[in-house]
Amino acid sequence: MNEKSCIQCCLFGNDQEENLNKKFATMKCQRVKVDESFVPSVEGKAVEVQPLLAESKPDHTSIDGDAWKHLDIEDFSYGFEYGLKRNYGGLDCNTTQGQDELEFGVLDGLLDEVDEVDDIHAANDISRACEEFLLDVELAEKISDLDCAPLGRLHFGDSSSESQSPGFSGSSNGVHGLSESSIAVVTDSECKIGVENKTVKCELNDSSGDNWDYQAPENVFTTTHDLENLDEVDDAKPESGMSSDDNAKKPVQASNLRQKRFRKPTLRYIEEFSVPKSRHAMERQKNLTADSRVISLTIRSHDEHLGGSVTLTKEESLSEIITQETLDDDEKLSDLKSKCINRRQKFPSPASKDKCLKTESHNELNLVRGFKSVPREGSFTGTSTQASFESCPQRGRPKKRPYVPVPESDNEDAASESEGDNAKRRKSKKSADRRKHQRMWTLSEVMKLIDGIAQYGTGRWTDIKKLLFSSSAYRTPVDLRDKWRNLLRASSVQKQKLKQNKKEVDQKLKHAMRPLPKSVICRILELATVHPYPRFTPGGRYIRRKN
DNA sequence: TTTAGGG
DNA sequence: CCCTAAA
Repeated sequence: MNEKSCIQCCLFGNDQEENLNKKFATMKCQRVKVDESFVPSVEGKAVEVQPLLAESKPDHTSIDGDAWKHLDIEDFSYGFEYGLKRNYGGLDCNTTQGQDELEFGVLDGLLDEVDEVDDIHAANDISRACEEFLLDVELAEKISDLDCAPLGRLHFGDSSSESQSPGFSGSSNGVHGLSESSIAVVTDSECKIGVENKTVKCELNDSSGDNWDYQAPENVFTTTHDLENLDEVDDAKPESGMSSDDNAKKPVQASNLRQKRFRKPTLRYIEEFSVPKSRHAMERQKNLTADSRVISLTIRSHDEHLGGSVTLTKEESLSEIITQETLDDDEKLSDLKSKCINRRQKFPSPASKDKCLKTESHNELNLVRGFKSVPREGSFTGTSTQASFESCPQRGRPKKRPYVPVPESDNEDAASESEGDNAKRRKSKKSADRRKHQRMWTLSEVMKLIDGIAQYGTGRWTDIKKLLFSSSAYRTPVDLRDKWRNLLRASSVQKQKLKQNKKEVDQKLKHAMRPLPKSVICRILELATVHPYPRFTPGGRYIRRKN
């Protein structure tokens, strides 16, 4: 809770940045103090943090680890990172490319390592990464005897030490916290020369339980500042949000932000698996980073309910290409869909062999927020941009998700492979268990659903599922219902759109949603009248239609 | 277990 | 998509 609150300070109090940042820094110390009960030097400062915490708490509402609330987490992350950066200005690690490199390298290594514990390469890399990290901090020697604990955690991805992480959803992805804090530590120790060796260690140690996402500033930017303008502001005033003219590092980031935010919407749901590559990643990242226009970002979503987390790593330089190709594919796939219902879209791009594009629901959230409730769900059915796979059903709905992601079997639709993307397949193997359990709805599926509803009406989702989706085990009755719900919304939105014919809205909407075929819309609307979804009588009683 | 409804 | 409540 402490961390969270502290972050909030950074988030909401731009005007008081300095002050807040100071407190932020103090905060870290305080944590250490609390956790390890030494680091006496910060006692005094710790006091002044207290009131701050108190007032900032109300601002932030639920961060409960729900995947649908990514924004909260993002805010949080941002606050953290931003705070640090601003706090230390020129000394910031990101200021120099070298540092940047190291930072990302370490981060990547860490993430990969813990993500794919079985990945030997990753293990090696992380070892090296840690070494470098330590050396770089110039504390290697001093820490040598102390770092056993943190390093051990790193290697084994142990997240047991989350006793001090009450704030975040209790999900146990120590990795995030670790990565994040690693950076933080570097920054910290480099800037505050007086920092005790032990402090570093402690940070690593107990932060490992904190579920702090690391992520590129981009999301942050979007989240924190102009959610509304998401698209427009891109070229206009990319740095407006960073009103606090910071310093050298900002411009670079800002440019990245611009680009990323621009194409963000198109990337959603292009999901893959966590990036197993670690040595490649390192190399790549170095090169790319040297470019200084490239960001490697890792977005992690930890959802305690999902029981799994997904990693996204995307390469800035390639995003453009991939995006475009994706779009093209969308068009092609629309046609192909009729042939291959359950096929998955592959990225023909050679880049995809190394890259893992994956967007999370928060993209959607961003959009929705920006456009004021735009149900783009249904719209996407028309595009069948599906690269998603089933994922760890271990906790969700085991029975209903029979496709236990066994590394080898790439699920039922193995037959429908068109692009013949071996690379992807290879990757899926590695991180099969990291898959996000989401599957795009294809147009044909939507049609089936509509047919089913026309036949059975709403309220009999199980029947519909059994009869029309018997082959697709990944669709549960609930999914069908949800989809229908979304279709209703989507169709109504599109209807309105047609009515109003507002170009402005149209512009935005088209970005947000691929229009469903009109015929489909019509059917949906028709069905909506025939089978009103909330099947309640005027009196409020639920009607279970009997057949 | 299935539906409904909310997040 | 996920979760919970209610039936």
